[in-house]
Amino acid sequence: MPEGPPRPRRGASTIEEVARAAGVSRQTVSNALNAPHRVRPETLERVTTAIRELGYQPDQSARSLRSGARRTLGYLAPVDDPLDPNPLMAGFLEALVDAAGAEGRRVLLFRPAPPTADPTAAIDELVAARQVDGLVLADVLAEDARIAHVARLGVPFVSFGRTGPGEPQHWVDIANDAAMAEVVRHLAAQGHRRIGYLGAAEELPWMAARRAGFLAEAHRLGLTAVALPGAEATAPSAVAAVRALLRGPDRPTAVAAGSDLLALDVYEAVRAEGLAVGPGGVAVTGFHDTPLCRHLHPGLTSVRLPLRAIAAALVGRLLGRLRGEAEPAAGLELPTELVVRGSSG
Amino acid sequence: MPEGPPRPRRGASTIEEVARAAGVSRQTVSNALNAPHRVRPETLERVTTAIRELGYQPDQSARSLRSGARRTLGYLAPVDDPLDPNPLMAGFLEALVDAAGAEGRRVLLFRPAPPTADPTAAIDELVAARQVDGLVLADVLAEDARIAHVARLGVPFVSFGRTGPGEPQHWVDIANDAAMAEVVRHLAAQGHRRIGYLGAAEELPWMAARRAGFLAEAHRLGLTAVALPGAEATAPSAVAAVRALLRGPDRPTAVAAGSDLLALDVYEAVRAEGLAVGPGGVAVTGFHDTPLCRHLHPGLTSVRLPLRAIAAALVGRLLGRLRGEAEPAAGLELPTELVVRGSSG
DNA sequence: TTGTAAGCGTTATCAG
DNA sequence: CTGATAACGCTTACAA
Repeated sequence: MPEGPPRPRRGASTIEEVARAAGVSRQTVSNALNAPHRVRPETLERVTTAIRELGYQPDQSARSLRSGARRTLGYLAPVDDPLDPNPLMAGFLEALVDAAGAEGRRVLLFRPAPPTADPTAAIDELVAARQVDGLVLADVLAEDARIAHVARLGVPFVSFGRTGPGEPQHWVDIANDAAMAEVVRHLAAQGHRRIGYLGAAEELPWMAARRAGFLAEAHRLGLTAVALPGAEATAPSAVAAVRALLRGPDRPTAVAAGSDLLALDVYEAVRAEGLAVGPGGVAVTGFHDTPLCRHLHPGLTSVRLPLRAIAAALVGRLLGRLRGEAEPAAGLELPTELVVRGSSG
Repeated sequence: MPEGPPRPRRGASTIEEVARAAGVSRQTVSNALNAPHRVRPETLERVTTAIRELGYQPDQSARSLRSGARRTLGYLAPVDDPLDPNPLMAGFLEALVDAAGAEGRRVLLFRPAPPTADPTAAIDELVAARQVDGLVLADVLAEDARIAHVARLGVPFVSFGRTGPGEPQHWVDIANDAAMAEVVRHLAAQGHRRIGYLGAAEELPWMAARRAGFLAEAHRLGLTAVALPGAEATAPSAVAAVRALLRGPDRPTAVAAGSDLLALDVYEAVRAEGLAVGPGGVAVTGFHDTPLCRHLHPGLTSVRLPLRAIAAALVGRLLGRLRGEAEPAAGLELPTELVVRGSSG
């Protein structure tokens, strides 16, 4: 009679059944799973076969209860502005799940409960219920209540986005300033001497860093640089601001944007002024390398984030902390990649 | 006497401590939590106070082990084409986590392990390890191996996206065809008699439904309608196809797109032909209502998906199944909302 | 190397 | 309405 594939039954099998099938004790099965080197190869083989045939997987709840390890990492989803969702969330989450999975960990998603939307309460709940071994935070702000809270609680955590100088340095981040500096060098190499920058939400640390990186590198190269919106600006629409810049005395021949969506505003402004986007007219660059870049004409030069490397580094550092390894004194800054397309080259 | 494992108790209190503090037995604390009506009000009050003061939350692993309920739903993240990620994932996930949280459930994210990327293996693992009570699937294809697999396994599941006629009807979906029909009616109401449609990836059921809805409603209203890319097309670029359409004999005065990104291609084509986007030139509509719509000029008319309602319906149906309620014989189709902006009105 | 015993924190059963 | 006792399935300590 031909055996079918090992069908995982709903009434899943237990360690006891595996032990019986292999003719050993429960302990030996447990050892075969958690400390294979302590089991005689011959026995190990027999146990492994039984495990495969029964489609056995240890019950994670029982394992967690006994061992204390949840083998699960919590990801606190940022509370987005629904009008301007984080353009990276989907890609970052996929990378995070893969990175965690590669280390045998799962990812539990959680969010502050809507009424209060208090992230610290959400963290407390998850931690008190002992559902995760550690936390991954993202979109860290300047004075971030979440960081202060988890640090005070003593919950193992890492963050995508740097923490303040007085706080634990369990972070991984991209070099936002260096990324924009690379954009500036790229534009300078194309012969641009007068360049503009369009930012937004400058209270966000990563946005502030992009602007600063732009201005610093432009200054270093002796370029004429104007960054919008200026601190004095009374919040005009982005397109209007760029148009005014393009009509001004020192009309830039290139405009870098703090995000791909902002770059779209630049495209609109350039065209509204009767100019063309591209090296021959006004060069434009974005940030994030979203699919948008490939649907624009010309294609939008943009800064790609190493999401898989970021996720792997975060998971690696978090697991290191859980294993009690020495804590790195500093955060980790990862390089970005400039993807040049028709809009600037 | 065997010692317990080295358990990093982050000051997490147990039911025992609460019982001592309240001067009752463990069982009474458990009852106060799970069946308050069985506890005398006066006692309940005392227990509740102790719980609050100690910040007690039941250990979810212990609770799961004992009760069998994981209070966790698994979400199988679609394996996106990184070049064209699901534009809804971030928003849908947020809605799903909120909906689950409102019912006291958490969401565990998982993905097929990269080497094989076999979703059925990933499902087997999660189910065998008893980490979730049920599954939420998304982006259901015509002959979807995941649906067949979970149905055969008997794992409780629901899907965002309809399943085939021979399969269980545990789905919630939007009315893709009705959504496009509404777009067509909107365009007809603006006086357009010749309209075009730009689709892509027509092997995806939702994309096929949008095209079909477009053609059916246009026919019903007696409009002249052309849908791109045609079945005979040798896959020209979307922009080139639309440009050809705009140069053709029956030049459409409006073009609907199957997604916001495709609408961007339409914008480019319209402008490349020296025409203007908008009611005066060529009207354009998109699908998904991404942030992109508000960054385009004119703003892009688009179809908004009721993500919160979808998520709530999915969670509601899944929990209903878990409670053993009678299964609805049919899936649930939810209406979309047409958001009209400058591109078409 | 393997088997025995204990107990992780909780809830279900059933006695008072 | 409350409290003792027994599991849930697993891993650790220790004895064989």
